[in-house]
Amino acid sequence: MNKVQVSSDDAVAGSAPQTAAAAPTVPWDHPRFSSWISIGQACQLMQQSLARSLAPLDIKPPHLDILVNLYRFEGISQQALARKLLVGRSNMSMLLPQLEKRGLIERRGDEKDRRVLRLFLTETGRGLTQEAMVIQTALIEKMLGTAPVEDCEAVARSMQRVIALLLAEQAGEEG
Amino acid sequence: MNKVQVSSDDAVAGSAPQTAAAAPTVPWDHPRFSSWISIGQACQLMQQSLARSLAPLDIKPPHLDILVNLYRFEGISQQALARKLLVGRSNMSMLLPQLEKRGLIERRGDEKDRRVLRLFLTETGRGLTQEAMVIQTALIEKMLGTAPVEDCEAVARSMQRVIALLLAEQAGEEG
DNA sequence: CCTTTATTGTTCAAGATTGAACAGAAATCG
DNA sequence: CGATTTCTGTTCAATCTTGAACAATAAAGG
Repeated sequence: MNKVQVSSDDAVAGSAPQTAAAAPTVPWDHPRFSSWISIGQACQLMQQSLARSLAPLDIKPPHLDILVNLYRFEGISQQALARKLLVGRSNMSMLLPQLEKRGLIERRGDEKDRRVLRLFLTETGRGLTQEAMVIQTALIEKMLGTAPVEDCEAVARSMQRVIALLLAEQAGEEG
Repeated sequence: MNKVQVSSDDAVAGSAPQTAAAAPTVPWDHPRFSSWISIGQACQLMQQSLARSLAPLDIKPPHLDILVNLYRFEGISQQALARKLLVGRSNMSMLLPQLEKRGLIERRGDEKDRRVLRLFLTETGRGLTQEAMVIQTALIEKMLGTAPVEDCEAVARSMQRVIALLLAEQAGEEG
């Protein structure tokens, strides 16, 4: 009723290209390589699942990222927000007006530096953000709930180190 | 010479919105929540870094994903490939002709089922794929090299479980 | 056999994301 | 002070990705 039968898919896994010389470091043997692939796929699926869970609230993951950061860092500037989210400034310039039109956020010019716009949640925005965070937290809990907390924390530390390395590399490249 | 001074950024972290009632499950306290955020950010940065590293070969991460899977699963169909990569079929229909025009892959119709196109790497494509895999593996090694292998494998198992859960959920939704 | 249902790959319009170019405001420095 | 440089946010065109609608083919069921 709801399941697919295999129709000449997947039925090909016969010949691997191990014809010629000394197998040039096939990444499949590499222990950390396949680990990373798994992490990437899990992230991709989580993103998709989160998007579906968020649909009833009519927001998407990028919007949630913004809202959550405003919830936490009241009065942050667009530039700083973009850096936190690891996206371009132009992205903020496209997304924020949408949220502002929906009455979820507010943008006020800084008086001391008239270049920057400071961002705030409205009451409506704060309420919606809380609803969304409940959904997001529930999803994460559902997926990682059975993994020991200390394992999660160990992973987090590893990732923080990776993040630091990559940010340093990124900063170094444009110097 | 190459570093930014803070100019009224970040200097705002004064007032947290803990005005009213009982702090509605703020995700920052949640141990697994922040772990997942770190994972997501690391993935995002890795993707960006990989894109930069791959630029000399004139391919992008999505292309590499395709090439690597063709390297491994010769003769796979477009549909099966899309499923492996967790993207839509239309995505393959847009990307694959590009790679074909560049002479990196080849598409041959299946004789038994004239709907499906089977995908193969050309010699050029195989060579380029190997070059790209070296780059990707080096990046992963550079970032995860200091983490113990058994930790990586533990993480991989966790992620595999998450992937399985999410795929099941996804499959269940459209039934 | 013929009708109905599924599956494969394509097309197209919509939305998201980016980088470059830009204008206004601030900081630097001679 | 005036000139130059840096920083903020915006705009715009280019690119990526997706879902819906579609044509061709295959499978299922009477």
